[in-house]
This record gives sequence, C-alpha cells and structure tokens, in this order.
Amino acid sequence: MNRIGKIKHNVSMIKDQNKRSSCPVSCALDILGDKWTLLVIRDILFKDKQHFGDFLASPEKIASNILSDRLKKLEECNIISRQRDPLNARRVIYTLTEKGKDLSPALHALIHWGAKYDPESNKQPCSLQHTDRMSET
Amino acid sequence: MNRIGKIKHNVSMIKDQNKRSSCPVSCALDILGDKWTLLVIRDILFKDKQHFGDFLASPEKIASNILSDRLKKLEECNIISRQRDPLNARRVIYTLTEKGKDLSPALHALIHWGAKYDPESNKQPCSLQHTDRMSET
DNA sequence: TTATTATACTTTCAATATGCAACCAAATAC
DNA sequence: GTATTTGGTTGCATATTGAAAGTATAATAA
Repeated sequence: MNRIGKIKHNVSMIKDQNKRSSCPVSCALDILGDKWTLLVIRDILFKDKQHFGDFLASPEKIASNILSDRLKKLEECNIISRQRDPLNARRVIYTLTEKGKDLSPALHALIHWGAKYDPESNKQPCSLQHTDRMSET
Repeated sequence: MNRIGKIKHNVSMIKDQNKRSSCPVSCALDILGDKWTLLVIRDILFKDKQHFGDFLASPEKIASNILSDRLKKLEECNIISRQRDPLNARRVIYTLTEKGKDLSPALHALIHWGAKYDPESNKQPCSLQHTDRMSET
C-alpha cells in the first residue's frame, strides 16, 4: 500500500460516517454488502477456518488482495479479531467477535434461502467439510 | 440498450452457470451480494414500494442506471415480477415473487443485527414510514 | 550457517462496475 | 397541440475487482 493509500485507510478508520442512511438494513449492507465478506464469515463460522491461507483455499477462489482488504475492514468494524499464533509467529489467527458471531442467524437465513431456490446448490454451506455447527445457531 | 447490450443480456439470461461454487451462501451472494439489491427488496417488502420512482426516492439514493440493472437481474432470477399498471400504462409495477418474499427472514436477521450494532441506526428499516409489516414473518 | 519453505500479505495493471448528469420516449394531463 | 409524468438509457469519469507476480519475515532442513 502506498502513502496515499495508507493515509486514506487511516482516515477511513477514524471517521466512518459515510453511511448511506440510518436504516439498519442499509447500515448492515454498508459493511456486508459485497460478494466476499459474508463468505469469509461463513468460513470462520461454519468451517472453523482461521488462517489467511484457509480463506484463500475456499472453492470460490477469492483473490489475496481482496481477502486482505476484507479482513482489514472486518477488523476495523470489530467483526473479527486478528492475533498472531503464539505457537507459530508466521501465522495469524482470525476469529469472530460477538458482533461477528451474531451474524449467524443472517447466514442461516441465507443458507436456507440459497438451498431452497438453487437446485444445484448443496444443502449445507460448502458441504460443511470440516465441522458441522449448523445446529448450534 | 444497444444491440451488443441486448445480446449480452440475453446470453446471461439463457446460461447463468457462472456460480462461484455450489455452497448455498455463495449461490445467494451471487445474486444478492452487493450494496443495492437487498435495499430494493427491503423497499418492496417493508415499505410497500412498487414503482421505479419509489426506489429512486429512497434515502440511500440509488442511481437510475444501477436501479434499472438490479431490477432487470432480479426479474431474471425470478425474485421480482414486472408488469405494466393497467390503469396507467406509463407505470410499471414491481412485486415480489414467492422466492422474493422468502427473503424476509434474511432481511429481518439483517435488520436485527444492524439495529443491535449500529448505535446511530433506527431500529426499523428506514423508520418504516409507510407500513409496518415487521410482525408478519 | 545457509538455503528452502511457509505464511501473510502488497503491488501492478487490465477489466469491470459504479456514480453522476444529461438525455430520451411513450403515455397522460392540460 | 404542449407540458408533465414515468421509466428508463447513454456517456464518461472514477472506483473496485481480479489475476499474476513480487515481497517480508519466521520456521525448518541441509
């Protein structure tokens, strides 16, 4: 990231009063309204992923620059938290905050809708290859 | 729309096998994953809007070309249906299909989350100026 | 100790999407 | 007729995304 980008980024961290309206749907979509953000949250919530490389390996094939940007924004919004792995300083561990975990109902609603109306889709998010936490809510 | 646009549009209508994966979350976000689509659905579902101009008038200020594009895509996906107003042939009436109405739980989850975590947001979508259908679900 | 690998990014640049303002066309109102 | 309403489209500048390559640092192997 160049100097301009860094400045712009810091500014956006300080004052994020660029909401389109005070509608809670609009506020939610200001953060979550794109093709990638909720997939990262799905990966943490339903697939127990927590590393940069894990997210990269998901079948939707997010680009690393986009992933980096989304993780940064999610941390700014306090939806995920970022910490170094104490056992391996190369690794970064991304986990959901309470605010992030509270997106579970919205994700479940999307899973239900997606599974109902997309004939080709699996009935579970990415087949829940790792851990099934569907019943936790 | 020019000839190129028309062809491209028709092609996309015929074969929409550009899904990123078969995960239902991913399938849902392929359609709904942007900053505007769910706001249009919110307007129809919670504010009883049904005309192009109504959507334009929402406080988030969608641009008319983007709105036009989203309405087109939502109709292709069978989430909304488009019909001329029989009483006024200038007007077009947009309504939700069953598939569209089934997005209500997802919208409600987003409203709940947005209202909980955005201190500035109203507790109702856009103050539900017109009709309160929050309790229907 | 040096080389290699693992991990998490950043950079570059072309392609695509968005936002803004102006414009257009059909239907209705006056 | 003329003006207005309604639902768009067009052109263009800017922003975002996607793909591929490059970088930085820590861990591991030779």
